[in-house]
Amino acid sequence: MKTKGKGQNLSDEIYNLLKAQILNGKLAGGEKIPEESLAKQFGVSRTPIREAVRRLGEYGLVSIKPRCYAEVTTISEKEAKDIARVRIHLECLAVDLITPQSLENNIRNLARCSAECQYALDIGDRALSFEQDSQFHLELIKASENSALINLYEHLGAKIQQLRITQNLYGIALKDYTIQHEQIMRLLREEKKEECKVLLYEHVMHSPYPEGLAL
Amino acid sequence: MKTKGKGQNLSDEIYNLLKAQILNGKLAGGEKIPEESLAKQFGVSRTPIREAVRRLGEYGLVSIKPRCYAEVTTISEKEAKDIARVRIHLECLAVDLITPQSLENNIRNLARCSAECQYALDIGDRALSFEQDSQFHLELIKASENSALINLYEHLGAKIQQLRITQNLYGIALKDYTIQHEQIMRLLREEKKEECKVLLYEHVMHSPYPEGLAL
DNA sequence: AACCGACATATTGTATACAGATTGTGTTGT
DNA sequence: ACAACACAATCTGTATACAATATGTCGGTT
Repeated sequence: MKTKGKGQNLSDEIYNLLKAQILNGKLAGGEKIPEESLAKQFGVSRTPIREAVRRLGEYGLVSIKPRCYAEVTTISEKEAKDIARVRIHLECLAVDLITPQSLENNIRNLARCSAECQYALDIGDRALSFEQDSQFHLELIKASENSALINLYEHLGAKIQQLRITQNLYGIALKDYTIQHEQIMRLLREEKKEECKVLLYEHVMHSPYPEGLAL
Repeated sequence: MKTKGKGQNLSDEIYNLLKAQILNGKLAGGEKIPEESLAKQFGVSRTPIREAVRRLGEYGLVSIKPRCYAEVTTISEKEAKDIARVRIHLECLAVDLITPQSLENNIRNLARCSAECQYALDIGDRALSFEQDSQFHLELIKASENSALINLYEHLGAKIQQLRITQNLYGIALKDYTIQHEQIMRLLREEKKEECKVLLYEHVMHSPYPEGLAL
């Protein structure tokens, strides 16, 4: 379920293209999005553009000022922290919700993402390894088999990825990623939920788990 | 346009109207939403209708089958449980995030909602009391002052309210609502977070807190 | 009678035209 | 020189027309 260029209709296509451009930084935060120029750029009419931009607006990737303009949402320092806090909390909920059965159903996907993340690291493709890591966390959420949780996380997911661009998270060390992914899966299998959550925190936040923080 | 303007543009108006109709049950789950007939009904063109329906789709209140039709989303039994589980988890996160300072900033709103909920009960307006209770919980989330959490909860909020309609929650006892609201506020002031979460659980789920459930 | 396919109908998807609003600029008056 | 107003340019909001696609019906075939 990657960003596919082709959708069933133009709106979807444009939506995916714009989303991809925002998420990989080609469209930077604060950039204005005039409908007509985009329409010309993509060779379609304003209608599909408009729908795509509105959808992105509902997603929070675009801020729409009625009758004025739309622009790529900029994420403030505080919002970044807020998002991270909610993110870790949702992932911990997923850990709580995962049962041996649901883990069984989804472990293959988790393992695949972990492997592909490792592969990306091996060939030195940092962007791809980030993407695969994102996918790993999404699969973790999916393993909860809670549709509401999956839905909400997908909303956050886009912003998390946007954060990885705007903040310069590309500088951080990735070498432990695979080890941590494998550990997370092991702790899930052993149903050591609390340990798993702590490890998740450190994996996501790139910092040691602070005592006393509720997960 | 036949109805008086509430939003800045027709799309917003239609969006609010449709949302309200779904949330108060006038538009039942599974009902189809043909754009043109709605357009005639509201006396506008298809364009604002379309935008509104798309927004509701992004919100999860409407399911859109491309090139076929859109219909009001039906919530399955399992989804209802999923939503409730995530809901209580988010509210508990809010409790954790609330600081004496943020509580100070928001306690007035909480108290107001509690009072208006009580008032609605006094005059026997169950629908209004439900609405004020919903508002109370939203204000609780807002007291966390975490924008990401507030955003996500607003997405869930609509579905929660839709649930209150589809499931016949109107039958449950409401007499303890105000007492519980007041207790929740007291526990927040006293920073007894764990007690507060347990009470929240029982208030939201209308059932005793099961030992061992992670909040 | 059941099944299959073609046509008719209805509904969505897209383009385009027009109206209304906002922003910026230039002119005018003091 | 500065402020205020007016106007022009630009963009969004809405309506409408047209194209593409799904659904339903009817007739024919087996």
